[in-house]
Amino acid sequence: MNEAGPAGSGRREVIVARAAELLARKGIAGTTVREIGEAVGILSGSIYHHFESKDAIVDVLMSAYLQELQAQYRAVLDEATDVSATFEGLVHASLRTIELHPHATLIYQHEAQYFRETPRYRYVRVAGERVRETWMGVLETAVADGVFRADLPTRHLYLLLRDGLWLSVRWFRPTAGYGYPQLATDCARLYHQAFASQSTLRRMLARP
Amino acid sequence: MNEAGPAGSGRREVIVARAAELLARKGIAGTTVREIGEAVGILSGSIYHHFESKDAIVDVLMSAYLQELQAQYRAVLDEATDVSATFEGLVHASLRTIELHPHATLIYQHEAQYFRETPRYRYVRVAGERVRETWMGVLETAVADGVFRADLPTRHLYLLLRDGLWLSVRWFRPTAGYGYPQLATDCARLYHQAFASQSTLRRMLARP
DNA sequence: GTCTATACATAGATAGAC
DNA sequence: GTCTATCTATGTATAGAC
Repeated sequence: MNEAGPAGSGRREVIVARAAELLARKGIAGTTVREIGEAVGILSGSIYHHFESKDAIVDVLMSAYLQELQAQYRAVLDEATDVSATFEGLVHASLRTIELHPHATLIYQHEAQYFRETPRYRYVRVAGERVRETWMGVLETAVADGVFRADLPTRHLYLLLRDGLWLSVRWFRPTAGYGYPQLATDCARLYHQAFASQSTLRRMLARP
Repeated sequence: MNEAGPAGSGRREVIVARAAELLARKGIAGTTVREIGEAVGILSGSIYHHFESKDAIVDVLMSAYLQELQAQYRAVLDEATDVSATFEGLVHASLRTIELHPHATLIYQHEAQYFRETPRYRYVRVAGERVRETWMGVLETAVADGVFRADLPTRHLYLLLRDGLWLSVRWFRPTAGYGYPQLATDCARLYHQAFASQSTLRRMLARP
């Protein structure tokens, strides 16, 4: 029983949650199943009653993360209006996902190479591709509309934003007055100005 | 003999070079001394004739990297003119260092947590502090002079730039017509516009 | 400077008692 | 569902022959 309990209460969920912290801090290769067991309060052998391997834990973690990210992006695209609003929406959606899954975000960022080289994690790479396509679609539309600059490779715009945005999980610590929504607003402002075309800049200066 | 040979020709240098590739791709914990030996063409035991441990190899690698970075930044600061030129100079210096030490850059970025938690690598953290101080000094001067925007935390400006810039090593592949110097010029333009104050933006639009 | 051989510790994973 | 016990593989590191 207890199989249909609320998310986070089952033994499996506790294991995944504790493992997430360790995996984010020490990396996948640097985290042992024994450590995960210790963090949960059971012996390493007992972990294998719930998961068939260390990578199986990572699977649960990353799948939930990538599904959440996809859902967040989908919601933004479904109620898309103009391209600037969509851009801003994606920034907010990304930071919301980071706030919900900080450990998974860090693991995803730091183990990208491992995920790429390991057949088992093909779905991670596929999800990453989809994220890239989503962003590039929005950015290319903005460039085509003359809203964003065309003097730099659009791909560079995406990659510089991506790493700046996602790696904020390494340094940002929300406080009472300044949380992830505020950070998202600030990031959207910063990158919007960074990416703005000359005509957009003129419009921004005309009515701030 | 051969101890005073040109850098890169000695056995030690070859080991460090091959190890750098592996450590960058698989992480420190994910790379074994056996693999390093294989990459060099000797058995793992022989590695210990040259280095007392795996971490000792990382030390040589990171020390050379951080010294190079410091020298590059020093050169920029020594011939500093106005704050915009210094900012641009630091961007170019950073990407020059990435070009010279791509593997060390990746290791530094991905193993930051490990370096922070391991007493042996105190010097890495100290060097990182100095880099931060260098950038923050320039950015805060620019903000004080009204050149850069003051509506976002200056620390955020630095961190978003840092991660975007340094992580370019994960995706940028130089070609004949577009190498690191070109990327540096583009990044400097992008972040300069991102960080520009309203008055700077007005000046930029007046004379492009 | 490298190899052979190996000590020793720790890793992932399994089997069966409770 | 957890523990005890353990197998097996692999890791770091060392000693001594060549």
